[in-house]
Amino acid sequence: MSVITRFAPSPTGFLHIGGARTALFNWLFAQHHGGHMLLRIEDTDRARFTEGAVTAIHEGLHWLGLDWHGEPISQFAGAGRHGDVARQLLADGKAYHCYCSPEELKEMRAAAKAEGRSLRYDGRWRDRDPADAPKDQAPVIRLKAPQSGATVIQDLVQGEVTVQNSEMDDMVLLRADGTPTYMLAVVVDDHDMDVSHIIRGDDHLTNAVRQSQIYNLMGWEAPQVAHIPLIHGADGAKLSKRHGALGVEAYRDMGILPAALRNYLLRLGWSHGDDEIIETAQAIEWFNLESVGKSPSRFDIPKLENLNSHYIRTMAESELCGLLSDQMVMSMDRALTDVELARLPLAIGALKERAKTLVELADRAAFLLDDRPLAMEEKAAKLVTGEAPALLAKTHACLGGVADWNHDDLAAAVRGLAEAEGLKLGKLAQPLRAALTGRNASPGIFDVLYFLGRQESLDRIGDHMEQ
RNA sequence: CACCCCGUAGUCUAAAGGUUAGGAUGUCGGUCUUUCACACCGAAGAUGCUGGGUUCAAGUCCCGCCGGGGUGGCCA
Repeated sequence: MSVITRFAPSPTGFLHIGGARTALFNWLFAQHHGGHMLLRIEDTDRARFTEGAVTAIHEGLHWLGLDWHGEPISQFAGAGRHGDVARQLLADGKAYHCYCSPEELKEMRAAAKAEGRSLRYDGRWRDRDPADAPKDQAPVIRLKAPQSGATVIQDLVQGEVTVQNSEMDDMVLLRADGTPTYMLAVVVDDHDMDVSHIIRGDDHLTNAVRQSQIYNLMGWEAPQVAHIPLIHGADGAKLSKRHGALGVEAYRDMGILPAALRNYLLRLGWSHGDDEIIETAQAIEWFNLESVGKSPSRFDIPKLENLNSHYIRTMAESELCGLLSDQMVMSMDRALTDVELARLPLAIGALKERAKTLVELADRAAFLLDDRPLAMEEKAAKLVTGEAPALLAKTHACLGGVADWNHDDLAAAVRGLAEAEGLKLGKLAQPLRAALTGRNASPGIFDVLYFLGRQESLDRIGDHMEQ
């Protein structure tokens, strides 16, 4: 039997980072077993549904590089089928009509709470004569759940989980308005979609036990389940808006690479010995549910950035150049000229060692843009005062005589000048760096000269030298 | 309140019941160097939540306590 997993997010407006990890695990597991992952949108809550929210999930998954098999499935579209299953259960005597009004249930819970009893539905319509049904109250259909014994599920991550049936009440399957509840819809859909493995957040663990009751009563074979721990924020609390980045697009905007996020999310709660850098192909080969940890983990941006810098350094330079120019266009809010664009491939090797994110990379590359006179950072401005203008004038003259504008000849010229002036190279290099880049930190100074080319370099030096 | 799950350095984690609890990240220091970064070297950082028990031996198995999380809807 082939492995079929599914990712089933609610359309909340973005692909939540926790959902992204759930999707990743589902995808890796399916890939590992040569199966496939399906996508189902849990859109039965029509009041909150928007088409844009579905698009956001698609885009998030595409960006992360996680593809699904076939057309996305709308859970809402299956409402008719869900209703049929509920009615079948009813006909088989495995479910019953409950005529409690919402007010009555509310009172029941209030009374139970006051007396310190369980808040569960007390099953008052379970065995009552339907002839007692009030005329003015449309009924819901509740599952006639077992009342004694225990329900046990074998979870691939959590192990054996046992809940006494006395701890669970008769859940609503079909609402008074005829629409199915989530509990029913999930079970029917997973069954109809031939899902073999359900991998989801462990906030569904107790739901899984209740859902298994539906499988049992329908006589269906239940899929294997694996409930993975949730991701928490740096403070240990559940990830929420106040933790900042929530959706994967927020990480994209921070300049995080999909490969880095995949690697980070994978290692959060899953491990393979001491391995840290695990590329996707390797992850597919290694991934298993047994190695998923059971404790919740905290999201740590510095470690993500460390992984990101690794992927920036190791990815193909041509591809990185494309990402860099896109990022620069976004950061600078203008298109790049052909001259500027031509500098990117020259500088990318030196630049990529110095950035943890694409945003930082673009910032470090800003000096490659022709925006004279250069905006000077405070520390750089100080470097071009005092003796510097005179020194820069000599440098200008010296460099003007370099016939072949390449790294080695430029290095020889600048080193020669420093020696002639009786200066350490740094004394000359720092003002030069400031004049050329507007910063006090940059790639090697001979590289910078080379990237900018003769004319631009000399012009920038000219802006700061003694006339 | 009830039930379920979890608890190893700041963070992510490793270790069929068996050396000095390993690695990564972060932090600090150093080497290299024209700056920054990379790379490399080194350091600090864990009385394993806590208290019992089983065992020749417990991070690992059992029980209690504490702490965190989840669930307890005609939300998903």
